[in-house]
Amino acid sequence: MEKKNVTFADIAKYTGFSKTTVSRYFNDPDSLTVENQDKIAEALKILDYKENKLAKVLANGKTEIVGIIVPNLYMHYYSDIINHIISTYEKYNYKFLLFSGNGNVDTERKYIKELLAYNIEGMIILSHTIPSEELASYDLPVVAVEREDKHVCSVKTDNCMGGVQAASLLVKSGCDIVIHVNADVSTDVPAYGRIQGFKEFCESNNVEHRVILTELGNNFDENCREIEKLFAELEELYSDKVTGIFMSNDTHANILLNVIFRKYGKLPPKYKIMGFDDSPVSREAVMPISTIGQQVDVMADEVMQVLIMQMDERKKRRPQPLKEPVHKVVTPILIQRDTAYPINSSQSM
Amino acid sequence: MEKKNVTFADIAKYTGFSKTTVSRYFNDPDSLTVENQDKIAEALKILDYKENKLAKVLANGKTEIVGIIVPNLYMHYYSDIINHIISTYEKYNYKFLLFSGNGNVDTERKYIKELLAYNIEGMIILSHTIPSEELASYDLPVVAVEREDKHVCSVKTDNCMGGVQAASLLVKSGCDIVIHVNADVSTDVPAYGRIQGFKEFCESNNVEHRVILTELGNNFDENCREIEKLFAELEELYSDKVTGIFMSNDTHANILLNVIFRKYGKLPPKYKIMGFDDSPVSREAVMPISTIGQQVDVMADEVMQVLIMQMDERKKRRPQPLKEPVHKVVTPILIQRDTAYPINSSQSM
DNA sequence: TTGTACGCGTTATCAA
DNA sequence: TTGATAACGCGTACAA
Repeated sequence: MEKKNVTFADIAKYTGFSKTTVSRYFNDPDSLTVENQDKIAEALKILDYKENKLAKVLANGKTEIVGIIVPNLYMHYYSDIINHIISTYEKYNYKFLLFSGNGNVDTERKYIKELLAYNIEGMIILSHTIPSEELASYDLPVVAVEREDKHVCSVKTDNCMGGVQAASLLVKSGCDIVIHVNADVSTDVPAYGRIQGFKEFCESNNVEHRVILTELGNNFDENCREIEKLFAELEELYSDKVTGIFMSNDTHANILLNVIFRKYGKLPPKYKIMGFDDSPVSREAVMPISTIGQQVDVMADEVMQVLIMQMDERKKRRPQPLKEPVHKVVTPILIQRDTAYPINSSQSM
Repeated sequence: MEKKNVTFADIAKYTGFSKTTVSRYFNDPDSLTVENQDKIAEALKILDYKENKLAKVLANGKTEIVGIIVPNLYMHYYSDIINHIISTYEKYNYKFLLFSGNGNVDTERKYIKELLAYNIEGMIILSHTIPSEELASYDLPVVAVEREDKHVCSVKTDNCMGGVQAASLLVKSGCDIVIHVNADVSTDVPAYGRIQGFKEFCESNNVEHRVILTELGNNFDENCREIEKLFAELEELYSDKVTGIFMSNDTHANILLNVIFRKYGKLPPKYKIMGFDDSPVSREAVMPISTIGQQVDVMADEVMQVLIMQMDERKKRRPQPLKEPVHKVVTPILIQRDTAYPINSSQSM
């Protein structure tokens, strides 16, 4: 009943060649005469041969599989970049075994162990739970994405420039004071650069500014409450100034926008808002939100290039491990929409 | 330089047992004496053994890998359900090779071929491009999710009930007329049920209703234009009636809400809106949108159960293929928020 | 309870 | 240009 798969042995028997020759047909076709190529090609069709990569892998060690560990796919940023990464299959031919971490270190270690058991050729880590030092110890090509990356290669957005861009647009849109609201992030994660960029731009341009480092809660409802409170405070403090607010992400920017909209029925010219991420909510908001977008497609491609560089090195007879991890930085894109735009430019409504 | 992996042979040599015994340590530990178990356990640690699933698979055929083909991860619905599916790893121990289709049939066929080359045990198909008849022909356990499923097992939401729930809530919230806006979908895709459910509820309850089957465009900007036009028409037609509008998804519902909000600065009591999907935008809107949510977690689990049932059957000595494909239907959840709620209930603002 | 011998389907090595 | 043979690492009859 079990239909056995057709193997090289069957093709060999059918054509009268050896298994070796059949193998060569796939891996170095030009070493056979054209006629013999045709013979084998025909046999493959007639017997309906289907390739078996596992056997191939066992023999030569190349799985063409890359492992990915992502915190979740619920947040748009992650699903977006994963989408781009797995779409590189067309270009680079690597397949992806995907694990969704749950923030638990031991669980994610288990994932890695499992991935190693399948002889994956490399790992892409978007999760933040395992320190890069440990990642490096697995002795496998790794690329960290937008996370702490001291000991491994990485790709990240130029968050500092993002901060500059945001501050700059707010100023151009006529703000007297600009405020950045963010969580009190650790200095070694890329997001910290946003705060730095924001500050540096304001300081070197003598712009009145303020950075508010505060937790806005861990779910949407908490976010709403906290942002409402925050806005109430800001209204009192800066009632006489055109106020630019750079929120840490689009979700928060949108909540702020909604708070204001519910109060005023519109966004008063007194307020300018910037988000970060260019996630769908920034377009879908009552009023399209100006934001900083990561070049997710570029990042995905960089990730694969940095990974492939490492994986290819390992395939050489005398691999030379990298002396220092490579860190790629991708420029973010300023996206002007309706909540902040240069005062003398026309803008859609 | 190449550090060879430790194999059963090494463990065997070290402990003085045979490879077979080492193998048994993993697959049937109780067949060894406790002391010998300990001996091997220790050797494994000392030599730092790492399991090699590929070799195992080549020997016994069980990859514990399931292939997934999804249209994209950009849309929240897909990333959400994929997230839940891959999270079942904890429960069922299957790993997932993920491909993102691009709507091209040949490309997706190539994906399937690749998946088969890795001896995957089953496939989960969310993409709509390949007809179920062809999927069935691959002679591999398959589960289709929320798509045409005539010839393969499937899991889908009870769209009909979703339509009923939406219409019902709109009526309860005081509408004189209820309108359903949807694309002119084919009768064999689950989404068609929504239209049916909506109609049936209205007819059997003598509710004035209308179904508008129209294309709203293929991108956000087109959507906005079309929905704006649509709303203008509806305003003229039903100016004297409390109008309930059930949009085909939350994104469209949100756009409609925004159109209304920009015009009135609020949602006039004259209008009630329902979305579908419970996607993030429905919560993040200026006004939380009432919607119909799919029980994505339940669906993910059902998917795996239906798949595992088929995969387990194949592992038996005398597998009995299913006579008829199994179709699981999951009840949707009515989510009352602020754009439609029973008139005599209190509601948050 | 443990071991021997072979198979899984391919690639690599060496020889012809 | 082609072939024979030995890996790759593990599971599984079958034997002891």
